[in-house]
Amino acid sequence: MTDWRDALKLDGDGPVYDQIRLAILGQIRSGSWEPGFRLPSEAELCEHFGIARMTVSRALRTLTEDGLVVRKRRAGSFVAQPETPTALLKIVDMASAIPARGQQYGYRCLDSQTVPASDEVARQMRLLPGARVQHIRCLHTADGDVIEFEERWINLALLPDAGQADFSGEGPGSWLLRKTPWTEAEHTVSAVNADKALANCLAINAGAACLVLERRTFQGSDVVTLARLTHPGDRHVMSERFSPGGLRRD
Amino acid sequence: MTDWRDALKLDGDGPVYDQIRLAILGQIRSGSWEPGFRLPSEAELCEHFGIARMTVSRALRTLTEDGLVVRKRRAGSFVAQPETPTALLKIVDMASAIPARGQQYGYRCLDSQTVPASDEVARQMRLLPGARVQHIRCLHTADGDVIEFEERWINLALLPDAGQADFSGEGPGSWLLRKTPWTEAEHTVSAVNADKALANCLAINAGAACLVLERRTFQGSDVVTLARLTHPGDRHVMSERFSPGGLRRD
DNA sequence: AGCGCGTAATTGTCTATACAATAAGTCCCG
DNA sequence: CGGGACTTATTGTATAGACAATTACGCGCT
Repeated sequence: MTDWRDALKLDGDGPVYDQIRLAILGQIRSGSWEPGFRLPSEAELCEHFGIARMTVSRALRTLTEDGLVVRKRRAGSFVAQPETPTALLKIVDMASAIPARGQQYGYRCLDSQTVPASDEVARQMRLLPGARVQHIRCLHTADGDVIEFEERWINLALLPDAGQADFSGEGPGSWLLRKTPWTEAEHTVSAVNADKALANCLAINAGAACLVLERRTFQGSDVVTLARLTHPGDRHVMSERFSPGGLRRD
Repeated sequence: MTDWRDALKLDGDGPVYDQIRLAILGQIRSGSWEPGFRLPSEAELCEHFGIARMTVSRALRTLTEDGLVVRKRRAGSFVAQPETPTALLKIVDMASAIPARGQQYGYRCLDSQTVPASDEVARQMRLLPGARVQHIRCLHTADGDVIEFEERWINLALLPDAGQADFSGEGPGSWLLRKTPWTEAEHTVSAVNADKALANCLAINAGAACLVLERRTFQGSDVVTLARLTHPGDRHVMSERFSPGGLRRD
């Protein structure tokens, strides 16, 4: 019951509310406090750190605004269930996006192999060429139409489990979402003409325009995974909605 | 000196700090308080509303976190200069994005006409078909290469000035940024094969894959402008970087 | 066992006050 | 006129205390 007391320490640098925020953030980022974990109450934190409740409250409120913590009166504060964050990203997680649009989701794994990283992949994943990565290729369908061809590389140094994982029934996207936390991601979107192999996979004509979304997911400065998601240009779009300065409410 | 006192009112609904936030937000959104305007100090607001400073402080801190206000000790609080918000959007404003990459920016207006909205445009802009819109087509270049073909429609009911504006030297993007505030925007990205006319504009082969970004900009529920930005797929990509839950710091 | 109800734990908001940090303005002196 | 030292307006952080709102939980009754 008091194990968190050993882990939570202030580093004596910067405002107190921020030190507390960082201390808690550390527990969440490291995975020690998993989604659903109940944080110590404000009163307990006040007593532990010897500070006023408003200060603790501010730290927790900030974490809540960042979506890392959910709070409920009388019940307590809990580590939030991770959510797919931005509109663009939501489209990426096909397994949940397609049912949300009322279509029938389908998935098929083409192959999954442990291979040495090519120069190109090594560069993008910030690995040495030849480092071992898990390479997966699979298809996502909506109402029977192929809507995404996914090519995925997973850093085995960070996630050795991926070598043994079975991707025949579950896409690497959801598998990773379950397995590992991430701190940052990067999207790059571009357009290419389909070559013959790709055209075959997506059931389109060779040369047709395709929308390519590449996504790198980071843990700190390490790349956990690289995904290249290719969509038939005429059959798929991605959108996002936002406000100036990232306003949340109205 | 006391004109703001007449404008700032609480609506008696919800937490006080939020009512204050909304009252100030209203002034900024409506344009009464322009970028650079100096807000009343915390002390003045306390006195005006008859509340504690912590409460005012919280309202202002929230606005600061949303990027609408900048605060400086001893100097005061000011309405922030608007900034292009997301990474994706930054790429859109070619006039500022290209110099930032160290390339030579070029712009050429092809034509600018007042026309009745086509059914398709009317639908996207939430107008009645035939409503008058300003239609502009222009090109953006980097180091001499055409990097974007811009097709733009401006709602003349909201911005009658656009009919007289001179777009031969300034792109509609920067003109709009100067002229009008916006409350929300929406991006849709897709891929198409270039037809002959487009291929000609962009100096690429017919059939080459192009990346198309469509952007609708809103004032409340009205569409101010619709932009269709087409880029050669092999010559341009867009990227963004983000964190889970939109975390700001580390 | 199930149901209703009061209790209390926990978060949410607000106040009043205090001191620290920053930096714009002012004044004095050379 | 310039530059350095002092003053002070303004924000930033923190405290201690108070009350409100929500609701999980346990207890007692049937």
